Amino acid sequence: MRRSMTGQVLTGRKISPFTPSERARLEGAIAEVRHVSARTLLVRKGEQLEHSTLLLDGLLSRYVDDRRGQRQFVSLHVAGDLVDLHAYPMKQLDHDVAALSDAEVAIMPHAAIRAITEEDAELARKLWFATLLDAAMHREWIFRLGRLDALGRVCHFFAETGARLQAIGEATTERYALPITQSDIGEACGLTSVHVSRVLKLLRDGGICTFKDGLVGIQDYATLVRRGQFDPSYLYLENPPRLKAS
Amino acid sequence: MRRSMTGQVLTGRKISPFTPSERARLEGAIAEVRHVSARTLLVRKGEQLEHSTLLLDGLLSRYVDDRRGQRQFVSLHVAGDLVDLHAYPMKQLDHDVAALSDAEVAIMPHAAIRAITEEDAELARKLWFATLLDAAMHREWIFRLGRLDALGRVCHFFAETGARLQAIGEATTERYALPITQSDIGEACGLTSVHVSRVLKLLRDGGICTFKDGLVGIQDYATLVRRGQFDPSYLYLENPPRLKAS
DNA sequence: CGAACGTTTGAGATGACTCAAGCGTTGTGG
DNA sequence: CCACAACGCTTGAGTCATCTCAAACGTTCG
Repeated sequence: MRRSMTGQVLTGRKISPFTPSERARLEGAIAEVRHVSARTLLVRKGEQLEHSTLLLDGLLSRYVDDRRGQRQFVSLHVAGDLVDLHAYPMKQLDHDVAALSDAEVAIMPHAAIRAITEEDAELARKLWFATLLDAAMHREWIFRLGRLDALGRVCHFFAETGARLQAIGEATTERYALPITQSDIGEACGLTSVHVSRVLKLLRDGGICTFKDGLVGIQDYATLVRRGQFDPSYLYLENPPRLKAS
Repeated sequence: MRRSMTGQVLTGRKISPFTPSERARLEGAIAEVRHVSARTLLVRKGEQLEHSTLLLDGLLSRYVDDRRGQRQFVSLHVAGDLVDLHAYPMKQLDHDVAALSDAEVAIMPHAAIRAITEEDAELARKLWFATLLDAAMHREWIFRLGRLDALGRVCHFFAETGARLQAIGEATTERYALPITQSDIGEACGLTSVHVSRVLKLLRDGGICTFKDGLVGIQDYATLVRRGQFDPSYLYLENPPRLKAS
């Protein structure tokens, strides 16, 4: 399953795609490839960082815990994502990063990134863009949490995650692997795991989609998208998922 | 009330502060200063943009509307903020930008920004950092919406906004001007205006803080911060607001 | 075999929403 | 200059969504 190095770095975007030589440049910045076990902490909030991480395979999450130990995901990452590139300008992170599944990550020392950005303003701009995609997803999560009900949030979450996995060839509009638990979905959508279970039952009984054993199956994509008010434009995808002409 | 050009660009940050010559450089990128009336739309979602905006005075909001016309703020901007710098790498925005109060904005053409970033990698990195501050605030809003109840959200919102205004010398821990309506607070916090009114009554009766005629008065800062689980570290402030040693 | 975990379901509590009415202020046109 | 509309805020009553607490079940893993 392991994919070749940076062949996949942020594929499928219509803006600022990397050229082959830029990919080679980025690949050259990789100091080490590391295997990470599921449910392992990669970066702790506040830690001083000397490198950033490129996710080669698997699923990572970024989250903050509140005072009572409740967790809120602020993002989820798939293969090809520059997970914590913002640690380069920021030096430290305001959240934790952890593996949801077994994962393969590439370590990119900040010194190497600095060298790249100083020599190649265009590539620097593309890396900047990559962090802005992150911000765009954050905004969509704000919308999801602020304006959608539980069912809508889960629909939006499934639609977004599916679209991102489609962009790297790991999903179809019918199904994709999402090896996480219902509690994780709750932590992403601001819901309790109990309520996620109920929402999933509604989605199942309504013939919209299923989630079982880390596998998402989508029966009625149009309804999923409508209930989640999902519009993929913020992902800046080259080939966004489309509804069939009806 | 009008402050001098870019004298205030992102003041008070402990990371990546601009040097005087960098400020001059940025000021040189300003093509025009424009006055904007309260409740005016500056940028519409999807519009192709040739410039970014620096807010010199006043209050701007960025928001998305859902299908039923419900609005969700994704951020709020104060003087000194580079409001839509991300439009430079992204070309277009996935949200609207509008003035909440009368405002003064400086227009920075993307061509000028491009020139700066190509000639000065260090300044480019600092501009990058500025957009990452935005992302950090987005994450905090995700937390606010996902894990806090209505009272906590409003406390967090008042605490964050106060801290940001303090950084530019427009707030104390006791009071600050926030010329917006209760509906606006609702749109920022994912609540209805009716419920905001009730929450404000609770805060007032509880001796925590008041909000009247666009003026926030804070009587019990410690409780405000605790109820809102506010920790200002994500703002990367040079002089973060502190609780008095107790 | 037992413990831990993820999931399901029920019952009841509660927080936030909707709908509605009323009030004060501001702005505007007759 | 008054009348009225628009707006922002408040409060009440009733509804609904989501949470909490609790029990039970299957699977995995040691």
